[in-house]
Amino acid sequence: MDLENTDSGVLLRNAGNFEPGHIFECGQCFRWNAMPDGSYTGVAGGRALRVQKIGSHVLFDGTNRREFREYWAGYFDLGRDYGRIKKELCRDPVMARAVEYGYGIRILKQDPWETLVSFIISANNGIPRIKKTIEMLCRRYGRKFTANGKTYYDFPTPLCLALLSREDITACGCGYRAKYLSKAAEMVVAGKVDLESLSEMSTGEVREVLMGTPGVGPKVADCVMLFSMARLDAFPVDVWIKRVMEHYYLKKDTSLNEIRRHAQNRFGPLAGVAQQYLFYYARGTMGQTGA
DNA sequence: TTGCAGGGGTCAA
DNA sequence: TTGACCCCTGCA
Repeated sequence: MDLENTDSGVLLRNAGNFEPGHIFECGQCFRWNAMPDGSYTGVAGGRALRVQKIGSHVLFDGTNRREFREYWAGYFDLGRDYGRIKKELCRDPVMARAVEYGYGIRILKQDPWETLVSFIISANNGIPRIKKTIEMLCRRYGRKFTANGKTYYDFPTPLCLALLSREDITACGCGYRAKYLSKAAEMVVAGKVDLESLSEMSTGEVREVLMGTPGVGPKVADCVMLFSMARLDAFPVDVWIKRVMEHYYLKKDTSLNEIRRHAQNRFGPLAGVAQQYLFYYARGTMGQTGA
């Protein structure tokens, strides 16, 4: 890593395969917001950061070299060679186009608890409302902290959410998902779902554990594994992925399960990365009606 | 202005 | 396998 100190952050020089707009707009996270100058500001792991692409470099504003190495480098998956992944995926002609479109995507390694809650909220929901709900949960129940003179809020802990009344959670705009969040928090606090002890299990086994949590079906489980556990073989199938897979590969109406199996056969251990390129490509190029 | 369909799925029947 | 589900948004 070619790091350089700046006044208030670090500069990653010649950062290949890193485009903030692609990373933060490909559906994997909800707490990063675009600024008027094209940079993104977000909170993760109790820290706030501003990320800005400057030529071929990336500025990480609001951190230092030590914290960057200890936390953000892992968060942004900087240890992985996306050039090699893209080369592998691009042997498929459809993927070649999708990769060209979202060339700067990286899979974030987010906090499992935050990712679980966020994607329970995401079910049958739209992005603006998901972001609004998560922000309200954080503002009301997350730890408050300041950085660079600005106020930020961390994500509420499992215990905090477990102790809240159903009404308090609902008041954040969760709708009927409030009861899922409440139960999920109780299960995590009680140790019935241990998000930190899943690393020894196969992806299929982790999937089963996660799906034992209320509000977590196949899609949400796959999202949690892909976006917080570096399970790159997990392939979440939502309406956009269904659309793009049927249009370019399957050529017919196909069940969600079959789409996932097809993708995992086709892309193998990189299925999840392929999913992100395809999702971003579909969102950017396919209309509401598909094709 | 009001009404209605539809949204990055999951659950229960 | 199918309909209900919170609530916000876009559109007629």
